[in-house]
Amino acid sequence: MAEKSDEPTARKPRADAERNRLLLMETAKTVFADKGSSASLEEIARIAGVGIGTLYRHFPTRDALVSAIYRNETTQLAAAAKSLAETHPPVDALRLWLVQFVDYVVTKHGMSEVLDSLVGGTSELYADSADLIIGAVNLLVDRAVATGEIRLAMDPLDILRALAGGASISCGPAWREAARQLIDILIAGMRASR
Amino acid sequence: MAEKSDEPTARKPRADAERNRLLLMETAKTVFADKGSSASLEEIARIAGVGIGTLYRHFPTRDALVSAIYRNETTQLAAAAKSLAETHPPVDALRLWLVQFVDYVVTKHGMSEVLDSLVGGTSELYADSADLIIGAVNLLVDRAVATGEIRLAMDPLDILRALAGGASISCGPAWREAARQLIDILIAGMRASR
DNA sequence: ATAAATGTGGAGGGCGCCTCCGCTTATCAA
DNA sequence: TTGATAAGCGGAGGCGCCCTCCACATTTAT
Repeated sequence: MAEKSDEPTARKPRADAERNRLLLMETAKTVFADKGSSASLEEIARIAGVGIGTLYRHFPTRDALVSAIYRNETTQLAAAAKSLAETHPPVDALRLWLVQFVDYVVTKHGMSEVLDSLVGGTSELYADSADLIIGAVNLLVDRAVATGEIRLAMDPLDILRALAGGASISCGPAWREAARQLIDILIAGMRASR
Repeated sequence: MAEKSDEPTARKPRADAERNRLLLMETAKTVFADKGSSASLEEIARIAGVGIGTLYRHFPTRDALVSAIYRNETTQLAAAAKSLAETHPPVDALRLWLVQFVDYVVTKHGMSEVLDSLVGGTSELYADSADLIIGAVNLLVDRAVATGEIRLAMDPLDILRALAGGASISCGPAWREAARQLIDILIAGMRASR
């Protein structure tokens, strides 16, 4: 039905388009960092020196833009889960990864769109990023549960929601510290005591 | 410096103004419940049948409106802490109150403004509401710490942030359930095990 | 060189925010 | 009762942002 990607009819993607795409992501990244995720898209286009229409062509929604910017980091975070799982005992790995997760979220500042991705709710655009994170946390939790070191009668994702949500309220470095304590309490609470 | 409230020059507040104020709060409450806290203020004014200028006269910012609407419920929540403290053992009281807190937040739907009040950040308007909540949670935590039943090496407020933040991400009844589990884990984690 | 596909830019319609100020209405004093 | 006057009302209007749409420009392939 659809064309295969190596169909002979395929054309090389235009060079200028790719350049603009990168330029927009670069610009958006700094603007978002400066002004939070509610920064005006028109401003981003203006600073990047392209028309607003171009921005919308590449990123049909604000979410698409945000998501594109942070896909790399999300991938890295997911990868970290695997490597931690291989190099640390289950509970330690989980704890360390949760700390990294918080750092990841905190640096995203007010990026509620990214956080919303975790709900797995509406946005198709986030589906794959969300899957990465969900897979990561499930991997770590399952491992610790398998060894009997912790019990968990809830969706691990909800723990991430709490940690991420805290960041959305109390943004900045203060939450890093608080979250660290919180993680310790959670781990302690999840330890199978009997 | 400022006029005393019983200064002879004081005038009776106008009846129509008070009526409009109440009408606006009533309307806003239902509209916010329907459409979340991002509902248009102009729509609220329209539905209430008053001019937009009137809305802004009574509530100079969106926050002021939201805050006014929920002041009652916030007060009740704070009062619940005191009564729970008098009728339940420390840890039970804390757990029950946290559950109530989550319910309170969940029913506020997407009211990030209310949640922000907990940061004690910018908004002077929220200062007193925030103080009520902070006082409530501190009362309950201190009591449980005093009896030695729990230890807590962090600001109790940060626990509220996590619970409230989770609600802001995963809104609705699902979070009620998740939060309940989370509260149990937290309580377990805070119990002084040794 | 030329055709076709692809991408560009910005005008424009819609909406929400908030301010400002001429008009209305309630209160008070005479 | 009747002004006088403080208090309140309302909505037009300026601004900025969102997003769509399409005539025009640029790139690629032939």
